[in-house]
Amino acid sequence: MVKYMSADVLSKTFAALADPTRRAILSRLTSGEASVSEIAKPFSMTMPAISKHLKVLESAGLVARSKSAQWRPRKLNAAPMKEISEWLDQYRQHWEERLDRLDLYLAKLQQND
Amino acid sequence: MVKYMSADVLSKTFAALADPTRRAILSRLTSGEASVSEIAKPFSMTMPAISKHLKVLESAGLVARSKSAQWRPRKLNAAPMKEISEWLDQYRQHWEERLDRLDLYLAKLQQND
DNA sequence: CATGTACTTAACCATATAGTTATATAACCG
DNA sequence: CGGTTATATAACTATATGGTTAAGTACATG
Repeated sequence: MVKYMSADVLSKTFAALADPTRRAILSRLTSGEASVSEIAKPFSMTMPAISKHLKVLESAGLVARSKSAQWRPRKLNAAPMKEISEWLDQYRQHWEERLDRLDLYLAKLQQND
Repeated sequence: MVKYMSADVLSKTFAALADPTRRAILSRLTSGEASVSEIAKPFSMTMPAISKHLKVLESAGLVARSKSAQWRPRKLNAAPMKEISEWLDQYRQHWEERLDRLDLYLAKLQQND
C-alpha cells in the first residue's frame, strides 16, 4: 500500500482545529503568551499529552515556540486560519439564508417556465 | 461576545474538512446534486472508499442524501460551515495584518506612558 | 556541582481513520 | 424471474491519533 497522502496546509490546519483541547489552547493564547505549565493547568490530562497537542498546533503553524530560561512559552499565530477563512468563503453563499431563499425563488421561477 | 457552540459540532466539522478528498467532494457538490458514481469518477479510489467519505460528510451534516430510483444523490449543506466561520471570527483580528500593526502601535504608546 | 523546575521524548496501548476486496441489497428492465 | 446498475456493508489491513508512565534534557539556584 502507498504511504499516506501528504498533508497540505488546509488539511493540517483543519485537523489541528478538530480537537477541542487544541481549540481551548488557542483560545487561551489569545490573551497572550503562556508557558506550557500555564497552558496545561486547566486540563485534566498529563503534561506530555499537552506537549503533543502543542506539537500538532506548531506543525500546523498555529502556535510558535520561543525560549526564556527553562520556559518554552507559546504564542498564537492565527495566519493559517486565514487560509481556512478564505477557503470557506467559496461556500458562504450556500449557507447564507437570504441567498438560499433567493435560490429557491429563482428555482421556482424556472419551474414555471 | 462569542456565541456558544457545541464543541462536538465544531470537532466533527473540522475533522470532516481535514481530508482533501472530502473537500473535493464538497467542491463538486457546489455545482449541484450528484450521484455517488458521479462523485466518485474523478478519484482514483474505489466506490466503498467514496461511500465512507460521504458517510463522514453526512454525519457532519455537510452533505444530505436523497433517493431517486437506484440512485442516492447527494447534495451540499453548507450550514455547519457557518459555525466554523463564526468560530474563526474570534481570531480574525489576530491574522489581519493591519490590525496587528495597530495593536503593536497601541502597545508602543502604552509603553511610553 | 547537586537538586529542583520545566519541559520533552520514548515506549506503549487503545481506538480511529482511510483504504482495500468481497459480498449484500435495492431498484430498474427485458 | 433473472440480469444489470447503483450503492452499501462487512471484514480486513496499515497507519494515525490521543492518551498514559517513565526516563531524559535544559536551565537556575543554593
